[in-house]
Amino acid sequence: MVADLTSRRGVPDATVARLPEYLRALTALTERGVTSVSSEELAAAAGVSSAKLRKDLSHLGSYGVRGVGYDVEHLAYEIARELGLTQDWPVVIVGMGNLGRALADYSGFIKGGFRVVGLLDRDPALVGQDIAGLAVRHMDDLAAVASEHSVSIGVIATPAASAQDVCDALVDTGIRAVLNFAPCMLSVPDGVDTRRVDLSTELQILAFHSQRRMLDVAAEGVAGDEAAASAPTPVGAAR
Amino acid sequence: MVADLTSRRGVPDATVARLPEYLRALTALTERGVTSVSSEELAAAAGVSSAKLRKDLSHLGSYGVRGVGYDVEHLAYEIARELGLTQDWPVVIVGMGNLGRALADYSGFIKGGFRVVGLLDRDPALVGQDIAGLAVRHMDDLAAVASEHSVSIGVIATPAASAQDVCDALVDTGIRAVLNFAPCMLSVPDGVDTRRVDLSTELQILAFHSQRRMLDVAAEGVAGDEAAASAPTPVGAAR
DNA sequence: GTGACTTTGTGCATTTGTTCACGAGCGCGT
DNA sequence: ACGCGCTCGTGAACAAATGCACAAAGTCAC
Ligand SMILES: NC(=O)c1ccc[n+]([C@@H]2O[C@H](COP(=O)([O-])OP(=O)(O)OC[C@H]3O[C@@H](n4cnc5c(N)ncnc54)[C@H](O)[C@@H]3O)[C@@H](O)[C@H]2O)c1
Ligand SMILES: NC(=O)c1ccc[n+]([C@@H]2O[C@H](COP(=O)([O-])OP(=O)(O)OC[C@H]3O[C@@H](n4cnc5c(N)ncnc54)[C@H](O)[C@@H]3O)[C@@H](O)[C@H]2O)c1
Repeated sequence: MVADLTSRRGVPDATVARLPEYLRALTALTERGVTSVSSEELAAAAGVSSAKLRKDLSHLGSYGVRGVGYDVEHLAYEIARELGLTQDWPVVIVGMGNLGRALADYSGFIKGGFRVVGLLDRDPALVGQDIAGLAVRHMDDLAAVASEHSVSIGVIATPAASAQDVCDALVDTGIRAVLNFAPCMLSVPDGVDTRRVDLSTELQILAFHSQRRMLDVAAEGVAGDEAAASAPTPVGAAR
Repeated sequence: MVADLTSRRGVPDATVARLPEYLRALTALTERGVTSVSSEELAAAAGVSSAKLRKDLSHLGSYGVRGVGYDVEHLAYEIARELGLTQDWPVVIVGMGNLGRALADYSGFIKGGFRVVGLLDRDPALVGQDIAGLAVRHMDDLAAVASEHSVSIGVIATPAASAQDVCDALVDTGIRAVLNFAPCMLSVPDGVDTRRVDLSTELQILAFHSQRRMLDVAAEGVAGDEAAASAPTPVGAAR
């Protein structure tokens, strides 16, 4: 009934999180000259099951051809459009330390509409330095930089102690999407979206699984009997 | 009946992914001298709902006191133990480019048992250089470094083109947990766990939400004429 | 000791995500 | 033209995660 209007916003979060991977796989196929791909092949390339892939793609529309598969270029375009990569997303990076510098150099930005238009730091010694072809500006210039390029995404690469302040400043300039590399929570007003990337968190999750594997093996060695089959047959390894 | 034995292993993935954040929040509280905390407070500090927090913690055991809350130090210890942080996790980083250097310098490693014991690259110009107090070794020495320190986690910070080769080499030395910063899928044998961290993916997810917000606002502005709505008449863009 | 008050831990309903299985649509060979 | 084999799209079953609400279990004041 009302669902018709909301058809576009009805893309599940879990699906959105996988779209970038599909897009990357499609790009790789394009570079290898492949023009058509089946859900089975693409799913393998992206590390998911084919059923999941098809369900995901079905949320965007019907871009496949039954009996044939998907046109690589066309599907890539549709996913890019869904993700908003057909438009321009000017980005600023705040904090030009070790990490900020690496991020500024990262060429992966270019792929898909992201354009670094500002590098900021509060350290006077860094201001004016040239990094990846861009002059570092002082934090005080944030508002100027932001309005000059109508920046839409902010990246925080400062220590955790400064992250909330920096975030507040970004939000004040009208930025509504923040990617945070500092190991801390950010509180933001409604309508602002933040994501965090944290090395330490990832390592801890890996450690948990490693430990569990070790305990399982130990238990299995003692128990012995329960090892018989049970046949859960997990396919993918990464998780 | 079987559930008793597996009760410890039965920690849901979604819960595991949040434990590091709880631990971080608890550490912050300890530093501020707080010794006791309620689920409400801790949940706020970690950015989740208190019900979710309690359910998560209940999977580890009953470490709270009704009417009072949780003992900060004790809970932190229990979470750390569950994550395996009470033991040592020697780590190697492969690829000492911009990113690898930043990672090697990152002090967040130290927190919780992670110890960088090896920095590796295949570029002879880098081998022997001192980074963060460690001498860069050549890739050929990987097996030696790994067995010398019984390395359990490998971090890949090389370009995507080399990532699979590096991963294979890591797995060959017996490493069963890999953190991959290169923008590509890794295929690994069963029993090996991989996670990927990708800036570009995160930006794309942010872009999606930003775009949706913009479309929603636009749609809301036009709204009021819900009458004509039915399915086959999309407003702006094709579908 | 008792009762009022606080906060945990958890059963249950709801929502969200995944897997399965199969019908529908397409290209191709004959 | 027409069936045949292939692969998409999808509804229905299943599983996981979340949110809700409250009884159980503790503290504290007196
Ligand atoms: N280095 C890594 O590999 C890594 C990995 C994961 C997370 N992190 C996190 O990323 C952040 C940056 O790490 P880093 O190694 O680059 O640190 P760093 O100390 O080398 O650099 C921090 C930079 O931020 C600037 N800065 C500090 N406060 C500021 C403010 N209020 N406004 C503007 N600029 C400010 C400083 O001048 C400095 O240049 C830290 O929070 C760290 O925990 C780093
Ligand atoms: N720089 C970033 O901010 C950033 C962010 C996200 C992802 N990434 C990804 O991380 C990776 C590293 O980025 P970077 O900017 O540090 O690149 P870089 O080119 O500066 O460094 C790569 C290093 O890896 C080494 N290397 C290459 N092949 C190797 C092999 N087979 N064995 C051992 N060492 C090898 C090279 O000698 C070089 O020192 C890339 O895949 C990049 O896409 C980088």
